[in-house]
Amino acid sequence: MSQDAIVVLDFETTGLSPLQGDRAIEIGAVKLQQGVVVDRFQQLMNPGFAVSSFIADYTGITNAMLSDAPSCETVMADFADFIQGCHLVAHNASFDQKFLTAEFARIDLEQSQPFACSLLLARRLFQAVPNHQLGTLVNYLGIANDGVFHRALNDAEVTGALWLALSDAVSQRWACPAPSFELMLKLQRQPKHQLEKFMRAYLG
DNA sequence: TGCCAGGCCCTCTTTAGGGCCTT
Repeated sequence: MSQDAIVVLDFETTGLSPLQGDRAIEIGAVKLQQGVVVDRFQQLMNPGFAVSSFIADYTGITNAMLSDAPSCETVMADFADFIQGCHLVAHNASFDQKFLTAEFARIDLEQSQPFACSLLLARRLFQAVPNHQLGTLVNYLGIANDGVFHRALNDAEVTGALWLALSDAVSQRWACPAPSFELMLKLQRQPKHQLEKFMRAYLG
C-alpha cells in the first residue's frame, strides 16, 4: 500500500479507559486512497467478559453478538496487517489511539503510524458548528449516512467523509491544492488564532 | 473507604478550574 493511503478507524469499547481494564469490542475502518474508499475492515471481537448494559444500549452490541466473535488478539493481528504502511485518522484520535496502542501491546505490536484527529481539525476549520460531536458535524456538513451511529464501520465511514470535507475546506479557504496528511497534522496543532499566519507562511 | 480517563482548550489563566469529546 502506498504511503499516502489513509485508514480512518473507529473503536467500540467496553468503556473509556484501557488502563481501567476496558477492551475493544469492535473495530471499523475505511482505507482512503486519493480521496476514494478502496477498502474496508469491520470486526466484532470478544473481550473475554460481559459488556455493561450501558455499552450494549449505547452501541447496540450485545453479549450474545460477542459470544462467538473471535478474540481481540486475533482481530487486532488482522487489523495490524490492514493498516500497515498507512497514515491513521480518527474522531477524537486520542481515544482510539490509546485503545489501538493497548490492544497492540497485548500481542507485542507497537502503534507507530502518525495519527491525525478530525475533532481537532474540525474545531479549527468549522468554528460555526454548535459542537464538534461526530453526529453534529455529519448533519451540519450534509454527509450521507444511514442514521446509525456508535457502530464502528458506520462511524468510520462518516469520519472518512468528514476527513475529505476538512481537506476540501483547507483547499477552498486558502485556495491551495489538496493538503497533504503532514500539513493536516501540522494544522491540528496550530492554535486557532494562528491558523492564518501559519498557512500564509506555509504557502509562501 | 472511596475513588475511578485523559488530552485539548478556553478563560474570570499560567500558583486553576471546568467544558468538550471519545465508549
